[in-house]
Amino acid sequence: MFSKACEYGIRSAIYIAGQSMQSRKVGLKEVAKEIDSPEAYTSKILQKLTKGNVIISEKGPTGGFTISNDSIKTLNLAAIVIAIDGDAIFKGCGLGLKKCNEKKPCPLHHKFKAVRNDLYNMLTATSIIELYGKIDDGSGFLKR
Amino acid sequence: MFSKACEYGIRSAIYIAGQSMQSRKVGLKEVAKEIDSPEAYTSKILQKLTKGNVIISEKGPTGGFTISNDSIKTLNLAAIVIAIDGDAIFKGCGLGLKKCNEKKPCPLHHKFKAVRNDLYNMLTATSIIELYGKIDDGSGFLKR
DNA sequence: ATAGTAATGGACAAAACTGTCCAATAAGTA
DNA sequence: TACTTATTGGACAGTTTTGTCCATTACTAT
Repeated sequence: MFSKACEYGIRSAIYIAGQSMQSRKVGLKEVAKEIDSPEAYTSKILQKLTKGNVIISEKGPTGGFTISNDSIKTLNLAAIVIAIDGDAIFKGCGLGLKKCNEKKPCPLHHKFKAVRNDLYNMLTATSIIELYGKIDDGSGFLKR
Repeated sequence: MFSKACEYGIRSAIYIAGQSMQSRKVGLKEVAKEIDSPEAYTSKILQKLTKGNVIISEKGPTGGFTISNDSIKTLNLAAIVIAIDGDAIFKGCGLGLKKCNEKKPCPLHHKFKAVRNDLYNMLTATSIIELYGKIDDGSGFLKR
């Protein structure tokens, strides 16, 4: 469903959010370790999240990644998916037809649109805080 | 959402089904032309559909691809997706965690499962005949 | 039987995605 | 200023997906 990069990205964001809520800045190594992902590749993904204004990065000693107090309250999964994979998953035709649209639809168009909208609504309605809550209370995990 | 191969596969199946309902056998070239797909690559995909018992292939002159009268009535999208992409899209964890399951879920598990089930139900409930019907009555298309 | 036709299967090539390495950059501290 | 630390960015390698080419196989018709 999501790309590997996007999966790592979501898991990273959840972890960083959890630490940010405790006012902790986290480094690349720590993130990669905590979500069990390849370090250098994770670095590229965090760069994307930084450029997409999902997370904040600071260089140098005492540097690391955080999520601002402002955005952490409203940050949801859709924003993260879009920052990494773009919005193709929410917009593209189910059968890969470029000319498919509401007026001239492919035969699967309306049914596909319905589940795609379900997916979009679910991602929009799912906050990072909510997801971190499940890690925090032990009813969810981020590794392996 | 689906792989390119799967998109071509679904479009091929819809076209072949339509022709089979009119007792017409269709060749690779015709399929590729009608759904606007690369011929040689489409060949590989039709081989997969053949091995997955979705379509029937016959060699030699007068050969080509068909769907049997029996299976055409019950054939749905889920069977085609599984024949080409496998069932990973219906089973995998949304965050890519191998150890994620009902008892030890990732934080997105239950919500993700819901939309994945919606997708599965939609694909199971969507017959190839229904899709071809939209081509036939002009309310849908398969090219570009 | 033979020639012609159409799918098959294997090898190969291009592109995208995933992953690694390292020098450069930016920032903090002494 | 010099040194250390951590992210950044560029080049590169491996793998998967997508796409191509061609000889072989199976079949039909003459």
